[in-house]
Amino acid sequence: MLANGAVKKAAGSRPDDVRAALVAAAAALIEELPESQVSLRAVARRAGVSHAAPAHYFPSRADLMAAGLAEGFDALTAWMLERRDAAGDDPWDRLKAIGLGYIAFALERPRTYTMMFQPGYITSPDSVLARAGDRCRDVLTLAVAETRRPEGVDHGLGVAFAWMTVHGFVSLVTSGMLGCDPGEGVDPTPELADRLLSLMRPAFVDG
Amino acid sequence: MLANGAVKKAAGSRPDDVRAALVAAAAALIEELPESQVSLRAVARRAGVSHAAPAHYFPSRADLMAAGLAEGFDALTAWMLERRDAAGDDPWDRLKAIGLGYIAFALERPRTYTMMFQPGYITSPDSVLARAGDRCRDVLTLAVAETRRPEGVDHGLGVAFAWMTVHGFVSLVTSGMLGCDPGEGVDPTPELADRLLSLMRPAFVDG
DNA sequence: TCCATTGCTTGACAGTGTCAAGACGGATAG
DNA sequence: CTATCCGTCTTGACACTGTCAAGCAATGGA
Repeated sequence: MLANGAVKKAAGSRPDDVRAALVAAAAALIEELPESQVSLRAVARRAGVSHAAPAHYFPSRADLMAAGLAEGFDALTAWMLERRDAAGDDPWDRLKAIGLGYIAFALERPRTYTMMFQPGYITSPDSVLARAGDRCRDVLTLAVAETRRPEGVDHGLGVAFAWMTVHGFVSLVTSGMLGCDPGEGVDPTPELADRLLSLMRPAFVDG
Repeated sequence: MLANGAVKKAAGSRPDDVRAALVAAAAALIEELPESQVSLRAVARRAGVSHAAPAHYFPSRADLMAAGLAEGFDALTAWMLERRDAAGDDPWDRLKAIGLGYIAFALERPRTYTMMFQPGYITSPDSVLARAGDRCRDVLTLAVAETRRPEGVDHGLGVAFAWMTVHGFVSLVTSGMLGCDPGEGVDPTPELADRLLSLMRPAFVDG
């Protein structure tokens, strides 16, 4: 039966244990290795199964990666929610906290974040990865809706502006384009992020 | 000698003809195929040489890709300059024109643009790709320097803000995250880009 | 007890990046 | 004119990849 905890292969393995192990291994390797080295077979080795085992759960490599990346989106959502709930009641403060949480996650797990936005892993609008991305965007959507924006900045425009600002920032930093004048000892990223987010303020605070 | 134009292999082929053909083939395939399918051997086939010929000019696959991507950066720079020179004398208009040119290029050649910012192709700060990226940023740097920004927005902050805004926008669009409410017939991207860039205005116009 | 289905393994295939060795042709020395 | 050298490119090989076909083991129902 499915209800009991019968031994299937090794000690204590339950149905769909292999699937969960594969997704966890994929999520781990995505952060550990460059994208081209996260192979199906490497994930299978990490999960302790044969090289063709993933084929029984995922139609292709892209689908396995998408499952691992969906976990990344859920983690990103969690970081945003945590920062938002720790902020006060002011709508702009809450939105800014979400942005800082977003940036913190992306800089903490840069390879995962970069791959999350790589075209090719979202196979359909209702795939696991797209759904996870929607849940993430919903947090931002709600926070923007709470703000009192000046005339001319509708809700959709505000969401797009906020998202592309934080996404553009971390994307430039992780790709090495925002070198921040190398040679200084301190990492200017956190302070720079704060100042950059403050530049968005006029679009979300009326008057 | 190397100074004359002696025939080296086939009709009309000059020294470094093969290298140029390889870079051109790489640049073409980068836009035609998804990243994982742009293989060294596919580039060699397109250039009409053997599968190991690239190894004589580029130490690894990443270096060949970087050469093709550097051409992409030069093309992006050209688009930005063209739009800037077609704009008027107002510093903000010029900066906005550069941004619109940037966005237009990225949406015209999405795969090239995406790969240009992929970590892993810049092997050193003075590589061909990094240099091309620097030349591109110089255009933006100059345009920002011409603007009269409000107090608190220094030059470096302005460059970062402008770049991350346009980069974030095209990155979200090409990755499918900024769905723009699918179902409408018209493509809302150009108008949306214009409205989003206008939101940057307070950071670059004083008073 | 027997059979069918599920879950996974083994094996194979074409394609990949990279390295080693060799062929080919023009330039150069005698 | 001949012989040698050397840079350019090809051929061949290796380990590795994603994917497919076949098969094995065990579990469930009859």
